[in-house]
Amino acid sequence: MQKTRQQLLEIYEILFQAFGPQHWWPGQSRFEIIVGAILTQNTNWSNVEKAIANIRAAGCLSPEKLYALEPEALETLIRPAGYFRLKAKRLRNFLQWLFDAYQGQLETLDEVETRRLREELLAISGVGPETADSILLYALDRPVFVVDTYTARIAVRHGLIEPEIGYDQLQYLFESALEPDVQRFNEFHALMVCIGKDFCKPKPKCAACPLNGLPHTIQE
DNA sequence: GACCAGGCACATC
DNA sequence: GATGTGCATGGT
Repeated sequence: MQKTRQQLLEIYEILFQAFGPQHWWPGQSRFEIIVGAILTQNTNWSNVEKAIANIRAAGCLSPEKLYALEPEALETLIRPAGYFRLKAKRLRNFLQWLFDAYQGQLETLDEVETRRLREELLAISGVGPETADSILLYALDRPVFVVDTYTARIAVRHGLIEPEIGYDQLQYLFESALEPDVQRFNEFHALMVCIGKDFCKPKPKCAACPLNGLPHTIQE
């Protein structure tokens, strides 16, 4: 455990030195962050930006306005983000939960305990672990570590975990080794994505990866 | 043209 | 429980 902690802190320091603060999550409001979290599922962020710009231009970047849209109109706005029919449903599923359980008020979520909130988010069709945790960390400031495909690849390639480990176990690895620190978790995940985009493709492309200097890097 | 992107649900075995 | 498949646009 202590060894894992040291490895993780070492990785964090190298990434932070290499790339600097990432200023995540890009978004001007909690609601925009949540919309982005759903739209970015398996999708390049630049496509998500186009979709969010469409929603903003339509004056619909609030729970009330977005929920009031006809489903087809919502699909049209988010089309650039890909999977637009699916994601329109997922956004509406989230909004239905928000209005049914919390009167459409995001502030009300501040009263809810993190574990229970996570369970409720996961019960929404279209909100899986990464989306739920992104919402909790980046929109609701809860100390939850967000795991994604890059995090898993990096952890495997640096000998921290076995390839077959699941989301919850990988999250536990980080959360049990590090202090629950919203700002640190924020920056760590953002840095993982940053390095992942350039160096952690499915087919490894790691020649110039800043993490290569680590003694425990596994060559593929 | 192939590959990839800040996943998730569902069917099938 | 593991594995495969559909979902879709846009950049490299």
